Amino acid sequence: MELISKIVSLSSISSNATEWLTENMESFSFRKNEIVFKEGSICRYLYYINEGMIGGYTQTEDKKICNWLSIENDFATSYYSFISRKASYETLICLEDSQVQAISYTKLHQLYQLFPETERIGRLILEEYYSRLEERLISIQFKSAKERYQLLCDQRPELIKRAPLGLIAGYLGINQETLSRIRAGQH
Amino acid sequence: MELISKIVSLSSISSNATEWLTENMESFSFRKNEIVFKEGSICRYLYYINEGMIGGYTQTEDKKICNWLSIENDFATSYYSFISRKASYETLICLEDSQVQAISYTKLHQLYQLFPETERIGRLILEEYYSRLEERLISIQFKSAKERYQLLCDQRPELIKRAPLGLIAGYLGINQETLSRIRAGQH
DNA sequence: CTTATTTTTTGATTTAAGTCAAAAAATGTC
DNA sequence: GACATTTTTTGACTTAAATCAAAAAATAAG
Repeated sequence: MELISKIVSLSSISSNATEWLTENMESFSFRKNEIVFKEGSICRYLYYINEGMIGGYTQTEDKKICNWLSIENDFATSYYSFISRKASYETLICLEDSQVQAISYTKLHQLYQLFPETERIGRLILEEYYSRLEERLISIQFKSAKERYQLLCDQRPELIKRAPLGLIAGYLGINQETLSRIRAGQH
Repeated sequence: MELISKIVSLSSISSNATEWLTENMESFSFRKNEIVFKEGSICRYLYYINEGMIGGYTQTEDKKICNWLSIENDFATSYYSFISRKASYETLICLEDSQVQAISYTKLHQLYQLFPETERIGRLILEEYYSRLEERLISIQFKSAKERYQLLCDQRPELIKRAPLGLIAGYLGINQETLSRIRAGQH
């Protein structure tokens, strides 16, 4: 799905707004393992994945820990950084060859200014992501590693099929040996 | 601080909008231990605490686990439920005698319709809460119980002073015996 | 002030998940 | 296909935090 269709599905906007958005968004292609955005600076783009998979990870002393994974028809950005205009602690990487659309922070805010009805879009997208984040926090606080894995299998089976084990483990907040054991049914 | 001042500090809105909001918001007083909202139904109010403290907790088989704590000058609601219009899994309770202002979901959306510039407010409030939630998730995934406690002491010292240990423990995702030991310096 | 209730602390023990290390399997490259 | 690299699995062991149980301290109520 295209970004425009996604937006229209959230809230109807004027054709002028649609047109302006079409002219002001960008399209990118990334190869597998390409870095989309590197931690340390402010993440200035909101990406929308048309095809492929993108993940966000944090680099600790000794390893990379995956914070989130998104596939086609989903947004991807370092939300915290994009919103707060603070340096991001996470890197965005392509996990498959990907086609993405992107709108910069500046352009998005121009859109809000020019077409006030689009302000709603920003809120609706964020509401969706807030809900997901809260579900995840609750899951990590109250459920065991095995339960969290099973929940993810139910909710996002496509992700389980396509993402490597190490990244899924990071996303679930467990280490990869533990996830491997869960899969083997040892827990 | 009053809700209106908080809103104006986020984004300027027309005096008509301010007036409408003043007429359409409500004020409540709650005694300590009073239930503000009970889990199971949709949370229809966004509260703003003028004075006091409110917490959200989840009831599991055997105990109550605190999900969040808010004091004066902060919003309080079951965000997930308020946003998604789904039944809430959490109960809101007053932890001190409190003065709150509140706006219903319906009124808030009327506000958005009548004064499109206010749509921005909804987004900005949510952005703030999204950032906090993400920080918390990261903290719970990557930091030890002790580190999380110390972080909370730094970030929200007032909360540490006023909230009972059991609730702070829940908020941090650890159990109260463990928090008591952390405080005693046994870890 | 005295008693009841709630909250916090301390102790002993268990356990889920992490760590370290290495083998096995899968994938990529020439 | 053969070799190198990455990913996944398995094993032995450790550990942070949970659980269970009870005492101590603090707070509320009569």
